[in-house]
Amino acid sequence: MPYNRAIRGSNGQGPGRGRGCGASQTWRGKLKGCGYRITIPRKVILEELNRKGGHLSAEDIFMKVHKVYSNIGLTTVYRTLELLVQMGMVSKLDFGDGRARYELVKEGEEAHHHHLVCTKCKRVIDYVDFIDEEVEFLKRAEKGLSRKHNFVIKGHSIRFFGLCNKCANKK
Amino acid sequence: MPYNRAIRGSNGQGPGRGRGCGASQTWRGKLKGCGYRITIPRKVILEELNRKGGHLSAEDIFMKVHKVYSNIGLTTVYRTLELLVQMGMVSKLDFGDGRARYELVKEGEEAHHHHLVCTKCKRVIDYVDFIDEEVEFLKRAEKGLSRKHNFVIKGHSIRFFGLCNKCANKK
DNA sequence: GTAAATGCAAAGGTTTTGCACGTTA
DNA sequence: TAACGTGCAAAACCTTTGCATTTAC
Repeated sequence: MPYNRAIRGSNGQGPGRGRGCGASQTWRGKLKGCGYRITIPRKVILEELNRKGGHLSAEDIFMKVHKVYSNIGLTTVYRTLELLVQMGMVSKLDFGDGRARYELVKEGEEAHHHHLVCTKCKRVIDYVDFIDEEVEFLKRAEKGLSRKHNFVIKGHSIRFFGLCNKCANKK
Repeated sequence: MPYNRAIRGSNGQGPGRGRGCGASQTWRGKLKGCGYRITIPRKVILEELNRKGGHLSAEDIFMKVHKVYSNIGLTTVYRTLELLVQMGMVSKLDFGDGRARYELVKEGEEAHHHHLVCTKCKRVIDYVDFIDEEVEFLKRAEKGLSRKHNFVIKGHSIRFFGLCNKCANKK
């Protein structure tokens, strides 16, 4: 097996290569730190992800990257994304439209955000206006859940569904 | 077109038949109120959904229902579920394992709950232990989001991800 | 040079669609 | 008896896998 490939739905972390091996700040450093190679596909995919306006599907990324590196294959996009997800550099999102979306995990300000999904046009807006209550609520919830259900909480996801500006006005 | 079929990813509500036409308390009444017929597939699928231990995939439901009504087709299960989702009687859930899960929308006590998803074994636990803070937090969040992003909030979903009891102990 | 990474083609799995045949009201 | 609803088979769609080839180190 060329490198860690996750079974669909598994987190597929291989020994010594998953989350936690890439302490560097740069993506190059992170990849190298985990024993992965720096390649053109990885470079251009990360550059695309780094662009503003996230929530791209694998095919979105493939098409955009194809313009600058026409040799790219969709398979590589999937494999690269999966690798980055497992390294914790990318989040795999899902807005209920049957295809996964991906976004770069940012540090600091933008790190913590959730999404508003328009159920009609599928537009997704980042929701960053957090209030202290959320942090407090989540902290308590996690503590309670860990205790009651013996569950080790690793993360959470909050999505709001509704109608965006445009769709709400269209009757 | 026999009846409203949603395009993948659309909510596909037809005129006068979507959410809001089924004021009755019984599923029979709701279907009839929306102009839909009472059929054996719909009956047995709803009975299955009404059973405890939700989060069933279309195929889960198909297999369970098949035992009591062997004539059922998987297509009908999908179409029925889609219909019920659009009528607001069923929630379509997604825990990131590539297949949708469905659960009956309950009224009252059980109405409001979220999920704990084990990222390893995919087990899902209902999380019903709500604290006042959550309600407060969500209320404010929704208000803020509506104003700032001009978004009509219809619902939300909170998921916690982590490791369940068993998986956490398996190192 | 050697193992890792890629690209293509093919397969896999879930969900949707077309259409002729049943069923409900 | 007219629509509505169903079942089957086939298609569509996203994602994964096998394998020969290329590439990074």
